[in-house]
Amino acid sequence: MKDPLEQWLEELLEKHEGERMTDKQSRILRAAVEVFAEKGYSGAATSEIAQRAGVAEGTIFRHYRTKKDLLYSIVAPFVARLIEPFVLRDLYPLIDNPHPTFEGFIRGILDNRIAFAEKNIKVIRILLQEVPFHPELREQFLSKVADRVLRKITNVVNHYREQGHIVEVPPLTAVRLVGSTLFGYLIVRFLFAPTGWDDSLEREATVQYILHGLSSRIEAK
Amino acid sequence: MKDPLEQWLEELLEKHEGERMTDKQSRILRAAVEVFAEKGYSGAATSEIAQRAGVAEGTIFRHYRTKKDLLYSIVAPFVARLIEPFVLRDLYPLIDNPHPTFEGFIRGILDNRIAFAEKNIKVIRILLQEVPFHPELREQFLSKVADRVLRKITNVVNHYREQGHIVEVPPLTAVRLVGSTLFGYLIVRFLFAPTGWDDSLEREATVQYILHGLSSRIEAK
DNA sequence: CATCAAAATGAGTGATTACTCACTTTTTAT
DNA sequence: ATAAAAAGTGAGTAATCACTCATTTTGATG
Repeated sequence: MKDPLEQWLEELLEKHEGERMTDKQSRILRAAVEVFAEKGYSGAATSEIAQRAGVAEGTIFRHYRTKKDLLYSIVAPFVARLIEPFVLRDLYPLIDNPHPTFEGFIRGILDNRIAFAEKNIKVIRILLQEVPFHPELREQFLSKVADRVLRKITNVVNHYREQGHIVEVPPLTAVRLVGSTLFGYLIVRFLFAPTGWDDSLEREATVQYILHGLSSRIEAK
Repeated sequence: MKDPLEQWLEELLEKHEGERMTDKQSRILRAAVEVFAEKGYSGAATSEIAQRAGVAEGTIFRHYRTKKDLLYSIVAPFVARLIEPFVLRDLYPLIDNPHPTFEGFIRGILDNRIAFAEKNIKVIRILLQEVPFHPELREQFLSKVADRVLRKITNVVNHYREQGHIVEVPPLTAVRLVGSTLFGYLIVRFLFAPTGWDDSLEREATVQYILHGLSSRIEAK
C-alpha cells in the first residue's frame, strides 16, 4: 500500500508551477512537512530541515526566499485542496441532483472527509497549529473555506429543511453542529487514537447522533 | 465589571506555593500569559515578556529556572483547575444526587463549562497550542483529565442510560459526542466570534441537538 | 568535448535567543 | 539601627537563528 503523504506530495510536485521539481526540492518539502508537524513553525529550524532533507541549508533559500515562503508553499495548496475536491467533486452533484435522503447525504460527507483526513494528517496538524499565528493564513482560510464552502453547504441544508427532513434551525447553526460532531470524530480518531477503537461502531453512532440531533422532531409525551 | 483573567491570576497568586507573590512576579505571569497566547511558546521571547512586564530579564530567571518552567507554572495549575471545580463542585452532587432528567444535567454542564471558558480563554488557547509539542504536558493532561474526568462522567452517563433517558451507546462514545458538540460551540463562539451571534438561540439549538441526538429513539414509520 | 545556465554548496553574517552572575536595592528579623 | 536574606538588575555569553554569497557541481545542448 502506498503512503498517502507520498501520493499527495507527488501530485503537488507535478502540478506546482507547471514545471517539475528537482529531487532535492521535493526532499526539502518532505522534510519541511515532517519538522513543521513535529515542532511547529517557530520551533522548526531551517538547519534541521536541510539536514533531514540531506541538502545544504543554502539550497532551501534558493527555492524559497524565506522560511515563511516554505510554510506557505506547503499550506496554501492544501487549503485550496481542502475545499476544491470537497465542493466541486462531492457537493455540486449533491446540489444539482441531491441525495434523496438527508441520511445518505450525511453518510457521504462523513466518508469523504474521513478519507481526506486520513490522507493528510500531517499537513492538517501544521495548519491547525499555525493558523492562530499567521493572520494571512487565517484570512485565506476563512475567505476560501468559510465563505465558499459554507455558502454551498447552506444551500444543501436549506434543501433538506424545505423537504422536511431536518429541524427548523438556521442553516449555519446546523452546519456548526454537524461540523463539530464530524470534527470531534476526526480529532479523537486521528490525534488521540485511543486503544480499542471500534471504528464501524463509532462511525455508526456518530451518524445516528447527527441524524437524530437534526431530524424533524416527533413529539412524544 | 472585573477582568476574569485578573480574577484567576489573583487566585493563582494567593494560593500558589502557600506564600504570596511579589508585584513583579505577578506582572511576569501576566505578561507571559499575554505573549504565550499571542506567539506560542517557541515564538515568545523572554526578553519581550520581561519588557511587557516592566522588569529586567534576569528577574524572570530568578523565579523560574527556565522558560519551560514559566510555561508550566501557568499551565499546570490550570490543568488542575480544569478538572477540580468541574469534577468536585458540579459532578459529585450530580452523581450522589443526580438531576432527575438528562436534559437538566446537560444544561448544567453547558452553563458551567461556558462560564469556565469565558474566564480562561487565553490560558485555554496556550494549552491547546502547546499540548502537541510538550509530551509531559500531554501526559499530565491525559492522566488527569482523561482518566479522572472521563471515569466520573462515564458513571453519570451510565446512570441516565439505565434510567432509559438516553440511547444504548458506549458511555465513552456518548461523552465524545456531547463533548465535541460542546467544544464546537465554545470554539465558534470564543475563537471565531462570528458577527451576529444570537447566543440564546445557538445555545438552545445546541441543547436540543444533544438531547435528540442521544435520547432514546422513538421508532417512526 | 566545450559551453553555459541552473542547481547546489557551506562558510560566514548580524541578529536574536535563553540564560548567568556579580552587583545593588529592598524587605524582613532582631 | 543593623545585619541577614531575598528580590531585582542589566551587561555579558555562548549558542542558535534565518539568511547571504562567492564558488563549485551538475546536466542539458551543440
